[in-house]
Amino acid sequence: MRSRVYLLSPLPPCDEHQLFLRAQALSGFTLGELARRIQWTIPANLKKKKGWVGMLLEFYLGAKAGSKPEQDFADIGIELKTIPVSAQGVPLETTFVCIAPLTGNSGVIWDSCHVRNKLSRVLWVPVEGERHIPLADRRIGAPLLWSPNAEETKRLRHDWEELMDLIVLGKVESITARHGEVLQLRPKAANRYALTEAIGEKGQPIMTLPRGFYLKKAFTRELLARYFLL
DNA sequence: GGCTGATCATAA
DNA sequence: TTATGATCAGCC
Repeated sequence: MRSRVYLLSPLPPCDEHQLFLRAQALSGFTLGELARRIQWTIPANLKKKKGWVGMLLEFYLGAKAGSKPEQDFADIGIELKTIPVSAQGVPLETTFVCIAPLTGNSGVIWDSCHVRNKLSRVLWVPVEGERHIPLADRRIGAPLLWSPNAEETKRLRHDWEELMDLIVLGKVESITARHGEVLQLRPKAANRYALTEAIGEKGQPIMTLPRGFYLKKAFTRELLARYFLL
């Protein structure tokens, strides 16, 4: 008889080191191996299970499941990000950071914003993401604990302030993903009908697609490369 | 082929 | 509806 113990997620890690050790212990395993061990069904692809890899890693690392706007490991101040990479370790997708607040932004500053909070400390877990590799065969890579350095912080802050200014000024619908050097604003919605309130060009309330902040690939590529070349 | 804009599943 | 987890896929 199988013990149900193996189906339980571990307790949240006590500290950063313990979390990192857990992540290191997963590196080299395939998603199939990890999924089978906890009796998770492996989808044929991610088309209808886009968050599946992230959820699997959350389970193994003891992240609290939940949809609160805070870090995955709030107690120890760390955000978990799985990132799909090529065989060369190059990111294949942008990285979602958080929902962008489109109203009630008077007085919001960088020092207390969600973007800064989420990115203050990130555990990056690279996972093979090329679509020609069956999901079950994709391997977990070596994890990386990262905090933005002075240069990265400066760039993030600059983009954030520019984007937030446009949002406050009622220009959210004129923002494209081309704005921002390292941080971009793009739709983050269930579908085209899921609208949220924002500020229009004349300061009036409008309904528009929810937006999210994303890290551009060049930014994550550089931070991963910087680490793995050290 | 890469990127931007669109979309999928699920919980509360 | 808003938040979490993100990747899809058509257009340039």
